[in-house]
Amino acid sequence: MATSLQPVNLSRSPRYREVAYAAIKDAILRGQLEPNQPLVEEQLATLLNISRTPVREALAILEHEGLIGARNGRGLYICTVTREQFVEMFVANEAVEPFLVRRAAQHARDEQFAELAATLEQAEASVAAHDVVGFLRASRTFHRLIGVAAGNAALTDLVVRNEERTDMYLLSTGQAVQPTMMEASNREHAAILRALQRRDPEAAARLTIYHAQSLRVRLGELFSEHLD
Amino acid sequence: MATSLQPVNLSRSPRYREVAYAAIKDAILRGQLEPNQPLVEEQLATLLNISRTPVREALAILEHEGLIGARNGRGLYICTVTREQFVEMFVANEAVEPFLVRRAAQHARDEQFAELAATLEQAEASVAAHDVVGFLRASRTFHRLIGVAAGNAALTDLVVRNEERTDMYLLSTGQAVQPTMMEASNREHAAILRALQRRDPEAAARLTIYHAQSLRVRLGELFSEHLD
DNA sequence: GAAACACTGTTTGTATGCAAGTATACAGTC
DNA sequence: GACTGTATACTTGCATACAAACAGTGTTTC
Repeated sequence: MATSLQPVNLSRSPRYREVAYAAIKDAILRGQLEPNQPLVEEQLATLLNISRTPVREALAILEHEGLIGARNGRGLYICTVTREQFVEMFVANEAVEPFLVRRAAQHARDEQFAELAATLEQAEASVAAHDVVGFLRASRTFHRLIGVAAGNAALTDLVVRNEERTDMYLLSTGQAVQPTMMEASNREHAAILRALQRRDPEAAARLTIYHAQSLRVRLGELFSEHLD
Repeated sequence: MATSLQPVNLSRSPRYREVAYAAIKDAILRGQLEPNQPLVEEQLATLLNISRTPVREALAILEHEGLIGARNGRGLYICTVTREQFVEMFVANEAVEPFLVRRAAQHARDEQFAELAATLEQAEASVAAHDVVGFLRASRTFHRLIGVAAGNAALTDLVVRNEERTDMYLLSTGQAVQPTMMEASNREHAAILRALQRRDPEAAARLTIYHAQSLRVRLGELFSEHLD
């Protein structure tokens, strides 16, 4: 069981359900709760220093989201992301992100560029600190901010959720999240940001497509059987 | 040992949580629970003849999905779908569906065409019976089946969720869901299905784009300020 | 008459209790 | 020794109980 789940001691403004949801999801996305590991409501409740009820509600949400699953009658477990699902979600994002970035170039407000730049710096700092989890989180934030700038919450949600799961896959397989890969990713993000700041939709889209292709190459054999 | 024996995965009798989730969501999508109408847990529980606990869990999921919202401490309510959100989700689907239909043309199995045809018949029967809710549901199923055939669960989820909400908008505004519109939609769906059966990705994609544009025209003024 | 205050009733949010179901261990049987 | 049947402990799923928060109302005070 994850030692990282901290007990919460807040009075009721943030509902315990939300706290539990955030804590469990965070533990999963940090790779501290491994796929197939059984989740026991009572244990989680004890760790968080709350009762089972809000934990159950959080787990219900996570189950509905597909991050955790319920075995017949006995227990919940962290869902395994399969290679097929990984590819599927990667492809989905490949299809959606050029659209979003194009619109972001047209509609973004200037302060949103500042947020993007700050996120990028955070990603760079994470790489410098060899903090893979931090890098992945910052990258997700980067893509989320682009979606927000594009003004499409529905597609932004999709992209972020997919990335959460693809990151889960990478973490769970110990798949190559190498420094060189993170550095390259940051460089490509920086290029995309510059295109956005120039308000150049086509360049931003082109760079986004390049970014995805470049990731494909770096992830290599994951896609070997998926020629489309 | 008979190798044909499959592991039985009968999840124990449908959990009340799932029943409540389906019932509440269905009521919303049938337009029987109007936007901004307050939802009282106790009332729902009494109606469903269960206790508040599973109702709460269902509501937590629906809240997380964004179909219902919570006013600070006091009460839940059906979310209003704004015109902006409607357009946003419509545009998202416009971007995603050509991609899905192209892949469906390539990867669909033959029996999936039969399912699509059956769904189309259901949609036609609903139109004949002046059953707008039934028509909308069948249309969503049609699009969902295309997503399934395309083999991309993530994008399929997005499309279906968006359509649920756009339908909510149409129902709540009493917006033109005219017989002529439903008939035209069915005709376009039929054409898309034929292209799929011919395994013609480009035609299917073209018809899908036409379908969306045609919907735009029929929904007319909804998009008047959204020139993209 | 208006404003501030307290009270009450309703509803949420959380905790706890209890029954049902499954897996595991263990004993019994061939 | 392997297999079958049974008991037990653990965990879920639902119900109920309790506490806190907020809305509305009535009352008191100036």
